Amino acid sequence: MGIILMQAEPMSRTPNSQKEATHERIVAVAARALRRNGYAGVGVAEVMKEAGLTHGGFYAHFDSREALLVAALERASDESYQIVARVAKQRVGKGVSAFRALVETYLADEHLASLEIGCPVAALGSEMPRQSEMLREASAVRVQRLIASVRALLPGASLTAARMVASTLVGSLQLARALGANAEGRALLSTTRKSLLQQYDSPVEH
Amino acid sequence: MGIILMQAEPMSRTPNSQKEATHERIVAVAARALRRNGYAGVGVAEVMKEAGLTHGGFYAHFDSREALLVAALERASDESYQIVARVAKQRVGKGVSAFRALVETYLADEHLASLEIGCPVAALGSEMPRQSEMLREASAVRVQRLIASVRALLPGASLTAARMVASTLVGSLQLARALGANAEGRALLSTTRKSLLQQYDSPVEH
DNA sequence: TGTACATCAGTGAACGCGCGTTCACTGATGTAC
DNA sequence: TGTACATCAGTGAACGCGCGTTCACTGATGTAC
Repeated sequence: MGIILMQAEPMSRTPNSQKEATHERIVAVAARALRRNGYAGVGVAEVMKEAGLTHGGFYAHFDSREALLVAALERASDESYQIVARVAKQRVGKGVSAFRALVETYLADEHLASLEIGCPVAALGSEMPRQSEMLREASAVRVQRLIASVRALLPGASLTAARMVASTLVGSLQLARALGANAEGRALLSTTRKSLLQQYDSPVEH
Repeated sequence: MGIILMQAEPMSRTPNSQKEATHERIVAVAARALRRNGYAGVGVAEVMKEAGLTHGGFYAHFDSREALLVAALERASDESYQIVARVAKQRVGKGVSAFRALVETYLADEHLASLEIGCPVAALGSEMPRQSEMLREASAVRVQRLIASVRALLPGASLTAARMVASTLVGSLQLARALGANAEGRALLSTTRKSLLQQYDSPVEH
């Protein structure tokens, strides 16, 4: 009876922790690679190598490359929120509005040149409709969360305004990146930050 | 002397027209495939097949797949402008503002499900920074043209407003597509259209 | 405490496949005489 | 008008390469006795 129970739920605590640590490492590497290289640019062999492993072991951790991409998308999303939340908390502590902190973090100049740190919706937006159903569903969830997060930080918290702001954040970051990490790209980011704050950051401008 | 001149510029008028017609066909097919499938989804063999040819002949028309992608991006851009311009002209003739015609055409529900007709900047935005330098330069030009086109149709014609509107158009179309060709996607498009017109279409709301 | 054994995370060679590119060839077209 | 020839757009087989996936194996770890 005790033996049967152990078979029914084998190794659920400590023995898995080594493997789970490796799993986490693979997902973390893939989450960065996904934003840097896009869906098509995430290769099983390259991810495993960057995680310090050989590619053969991959299928002990994931059913397929697809499954890795889903996990990587979720991880990238979580990382991005944590960064925004951390910076926002710091700045709100200094008297800055939460909305201003969001806008200035999301559209920071640092995101112009490096794709792998920022929001995955901005890094992958145009590719999302072309993925498998599994990935499209995961992508839709990420878009909904982005809109909800914006709404939570927005004075008034209107859904319409949150949709507009989320669209503008994603679009402007992409256009700025497409213009390049130069004066043109920075100018677009800068004017977008100002305009968004003028329009929506009520305590300061209104 | 006459012979030398003919060698220096051979077959520049009629004899090329058959080949040029084929060339046009390949570019047109690629322009649709590029928006439908993304940069990575444009295959030489598939494009040639869709153009009614075999893949071997491709290199008589282009130096490389890269060169095709550049031509396809330009073509896609031109097609998109022609569609917007045509619809806008029709609607302006019926008393609608040019800006409203732009917004309602760019964010039409038809663009939700089918990627291959609309604006290439919206269809490819997040992939642009990852391409070769040749393609990045071509992409930057397309983004600049998009902003300039918006500006030309915008009451007041401010550069800042044009940047904001272009970002919002691109971002909202992408988010709507990522949400799916369903009620959610349509709702996002619909509220974006209304908000943009309220904010920027001066004769009606202001 | 020590030995034998089972488990299993990770290794590395191999596979099938699709892709971009090359190249010798074909066959239609147009020109020279 | 007719024949011989040159041109060249397009064909189709072949290439090398990278990728996702599979699988027999290794070697470290932990448990049973």
